[in-house]
Amino acid sequence: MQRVALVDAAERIIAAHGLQGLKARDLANAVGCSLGGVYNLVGDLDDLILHVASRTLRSLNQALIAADCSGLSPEAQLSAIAIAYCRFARANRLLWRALFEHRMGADKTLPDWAINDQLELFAHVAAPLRRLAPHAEAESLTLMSRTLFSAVHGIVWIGLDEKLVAVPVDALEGQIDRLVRAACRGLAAEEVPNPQHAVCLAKGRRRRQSQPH
Amino acid sequence: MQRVALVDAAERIIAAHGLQGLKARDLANAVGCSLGGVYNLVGDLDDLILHVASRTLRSLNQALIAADCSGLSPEAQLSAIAIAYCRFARANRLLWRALFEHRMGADKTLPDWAINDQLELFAHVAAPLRRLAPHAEAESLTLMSRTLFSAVHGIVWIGLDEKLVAVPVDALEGQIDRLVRAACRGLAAEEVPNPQHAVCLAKGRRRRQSQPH
DNA sequence: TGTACATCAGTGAACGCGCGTTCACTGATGTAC
DNA sequence: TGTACATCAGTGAACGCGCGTTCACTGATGTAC
Repeated sequence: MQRVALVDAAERIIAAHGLQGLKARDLANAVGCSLGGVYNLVGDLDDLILHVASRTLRSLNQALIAADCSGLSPEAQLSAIAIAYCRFARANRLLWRALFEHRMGADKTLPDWAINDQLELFAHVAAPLRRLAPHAEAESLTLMSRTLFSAVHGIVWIGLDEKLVAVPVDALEGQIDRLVRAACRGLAAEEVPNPQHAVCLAKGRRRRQSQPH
Repeated sequence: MQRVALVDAAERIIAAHGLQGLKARDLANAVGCSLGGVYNLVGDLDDLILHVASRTLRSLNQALIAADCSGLSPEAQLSAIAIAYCRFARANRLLWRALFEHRMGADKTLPDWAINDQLELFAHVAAPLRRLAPHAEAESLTLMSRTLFSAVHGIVWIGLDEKLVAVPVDALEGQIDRLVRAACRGLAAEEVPNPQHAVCLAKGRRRRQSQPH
């Protein structure tokens, strides 16, 4: 019996029933071994989930690479990446949700390879952003990548959740496109401002950041 | 023994230990009654959680009202509301998280009063948006309110989660301000476009929306 | 004032279920002589 | 070829814990006569 078969099975179960649908007994059943056998191949279920998550991140990464035609304008490129994120999430809903729902047992920490998988994703956002705002500082770009990612992620998450009052699924891609492009237009305006405007903006931002929460 | 004491206790426990830290036995302990006594006051724990959630939504609503000085420009107003949302989330982290983490048992559905609590929040976003884009259709505005809300929510959620690669907590308010204002500038540009641009945008959006996922 | 009875909030031991993890054991396979 | 022994993946019953919910019972309080 191979560990990879176990990861396969875990992936199938999570895709079908969600992270909380993953039970050691079903897993044993699915790969055709005994309950105890599972623990010969894998330390515990957290381990296994981490491997599934790593796969999901990698295939998400592939999906974003496929969408990332660098011939486009930065806005179009960012929009395409964001929409690809949305599609990936729809097509792999429960696996994608599992990425964010899973928390490790309090003691153990995330292994390095899992962290790297995450960081790679931001490269897709950072590159077009750099083209959009070539004069921005590196730190500002990093922050903006993360902000934009979180924003799009939030739209998709709530949209696919369908629990709360959300953007309807059919309107998701259109709205993501709208927001990303609007943000790009706004950021471009921030980039080439008239001098007064720039000073005023910077001041406002600095004041706001240093306020006590 | 009063039901309100139970809701108080539940609120305290969730605020201190999170939604999954809420146990019937601790609850009984906290209000000083027996385990069985809890079920004399409340149908089940889902019930109780719903009451806590309702309180949280109401106090969030109050926080947004307090931040909503209608004297400002629409962009400033939207930014102020978004930042107020962020502050509320930080100040009431676990109660706020509980709003989104809780899912009812499969059979029961959300009562009407709980849904209303949610809808009220969008009014805060919709009003300034209407001022920003006075010519937009009602449906477009509704969609944009939800999109903007989800986007800001996403930034705050991932930011306060601190698990994934996120916007650092200290930079949150600045980044939210930046994104909201950028989006506003972009939307305003969408609102008063030159004719060709408008046609092109509308087409692109329509095409994109009607694509099979 | 006293007695009998009804009511009902409050009790907590026990039920029942789910489920991750363990461990003494099995039996097939390989190795030594 | 045959025998004795070692190894080790694989087994599944059992452990242990957590926890929501129930229900037969208690005892204080109120009511009727």
